[in-house]
Amino acid sequence: MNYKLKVAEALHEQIGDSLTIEEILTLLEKPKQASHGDIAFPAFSLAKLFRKAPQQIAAEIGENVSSPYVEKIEVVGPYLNFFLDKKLISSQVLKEMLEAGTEYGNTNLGDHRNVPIDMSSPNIAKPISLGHLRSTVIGNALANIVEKMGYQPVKINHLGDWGTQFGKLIVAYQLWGSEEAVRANPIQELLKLYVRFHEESEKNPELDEQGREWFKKLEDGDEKATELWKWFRSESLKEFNQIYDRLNITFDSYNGEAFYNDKMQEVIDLLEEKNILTVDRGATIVDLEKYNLNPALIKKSDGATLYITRDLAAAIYRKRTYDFAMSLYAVGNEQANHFKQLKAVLKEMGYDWSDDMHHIPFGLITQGGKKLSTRKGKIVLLNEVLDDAVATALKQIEAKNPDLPNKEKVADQVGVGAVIFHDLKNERVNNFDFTIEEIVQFEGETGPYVQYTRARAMSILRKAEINEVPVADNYSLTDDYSWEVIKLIQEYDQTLRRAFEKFEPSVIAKHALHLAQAFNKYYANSRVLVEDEEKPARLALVKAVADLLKEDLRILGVEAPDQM
RNA sequence: GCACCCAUAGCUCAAUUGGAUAGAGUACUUGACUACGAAUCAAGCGGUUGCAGGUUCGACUCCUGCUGGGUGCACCA
Repeated sequence: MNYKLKVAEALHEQIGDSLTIEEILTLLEKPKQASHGDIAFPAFSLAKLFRKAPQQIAAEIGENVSSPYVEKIEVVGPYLNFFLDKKLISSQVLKEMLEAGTEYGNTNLGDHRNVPIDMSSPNIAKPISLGHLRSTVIGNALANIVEKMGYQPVKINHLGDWGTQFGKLIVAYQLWGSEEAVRANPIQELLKLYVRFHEESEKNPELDEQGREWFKKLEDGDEKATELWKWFRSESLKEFNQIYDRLNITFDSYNGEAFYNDKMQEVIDLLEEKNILTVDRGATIVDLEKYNLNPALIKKSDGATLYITRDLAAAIYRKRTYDFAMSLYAVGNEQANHFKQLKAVLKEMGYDWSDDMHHIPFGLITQGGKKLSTRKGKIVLLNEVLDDAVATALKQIEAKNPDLPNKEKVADQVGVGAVIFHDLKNERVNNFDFTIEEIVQFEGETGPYVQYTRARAMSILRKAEINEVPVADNYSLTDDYSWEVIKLIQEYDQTLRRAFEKFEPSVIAKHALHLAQAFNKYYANSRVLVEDEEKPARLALVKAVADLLKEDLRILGVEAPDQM
């Protein structure tokens, strides 16, 4: 039930046709303070229309407006403050929530249309870093959000499995590598080779030349090169999948850069057909002057293709394969320019669907204020961060709840959850400086705080010794603490909508935190398990909170243990 | 030099998209476990929203300029 709409309708009856219901709806706001009611209408915009002071208008409307959902209206200066009927609304909201369960807030806005999401995309032979974590968890949360809105997400891991670095790696492996070492510890060993190559090539530039030669061989299908490439790729994937398992994240496609190798000539042909290619300094480009962008380099002077050529092929492939409603790219902010170019070239090709492509940028992770660089081997390994967080969680459990069954499993859920939640709780575009102390923080606005809140709610339900909370429409609660909780449950559809429109998982994380905070206040100030006629209603509230917190966490990709 | 992103409490961040007295967490000080789990709750401390103009009934939010930080900018991805 949309109570804002009900209030807007009631206001419309009084105001008349000078404002439409939609216009009133956009003016209605949620007051910052509880003392100002639940929904407020500022009368300023009516002042010009009626040629009266807004205070006077508010007073006049306040006299006459009424709605069955509104208990009381207060006029405070130019504001009309509506206090909703707690008894009626709490019973409706709890019924809706209990009825819908995990489907609470779902809509069919997307009509099952596909939404491919380009996410994670680690480079073969390099470790998964915190930067990839961001893309992975943001992409995963977006997938869950668009799914709630009725779309069909397609999670694509656009692996970095092609490029000149493989030539370099092959050279390095032949010079310094060994099969046993790579097998034992693939990523670590391959990274070591990669770093060494860069060190040595500074003194010996001839190595770079050899790297280019071997990549050429790879492109030409040389047997030896192909064999090594396949091997590096499969060993890397094995290790990546261990991490994805820990994060509990799956993909619908692993089509990476190599997948598009045979699909680029068609793109070049198409560009030629549309007559938008020019040659400048030997390179083949698309001029993007009119978009105020640098030209897009389609082919190097030696004829080799580039990153954007591959992404053009991928974009077209995705449109053909998925006929997408939207196509999302969870990629760092530093590539903003690339995506502008990509969309501009597609636009030049006459593909209006390029407007449906959205780059979802996110901020950089720095350490000590500096960017992390793979080439210098200066990286923060995701696995180590997860290990650290899980170890801290286990320590906490030993200290606070030593009798807990499945300690290791719960420590995993809490530790990994803390890392994911920390990544998603703030706006995507914010940069953040990496400090392990902050990530393994379990108090305050954290994932474990939300998990703990839900575990306490579950504990009450266990102690209540009821099999289930039946769906009913007479669970009414009227105290101020439960009312704050009810309101947060009630506005869930708007929360989801906002997260979707902004492509912003932090909106969900904020909802989880606010709901947990409101429930903890309720918990500290009221007893659930006392025998009176309101007890079923209180249990319904506890159940609703437990389920909704779990759903918030699920969307973010965080597990919710029943005990911790 | 050009483009994009960012700037709010000591620190990390919010502010329902232009509304009322700018709110949380953290840190610090203090109180609450013989009440459903203290990973919790409560109280205190903490602000010229980077600076200067402009738009209007009203600006943290929109526009212009500036300062400071970050990221890109033709043969890497």
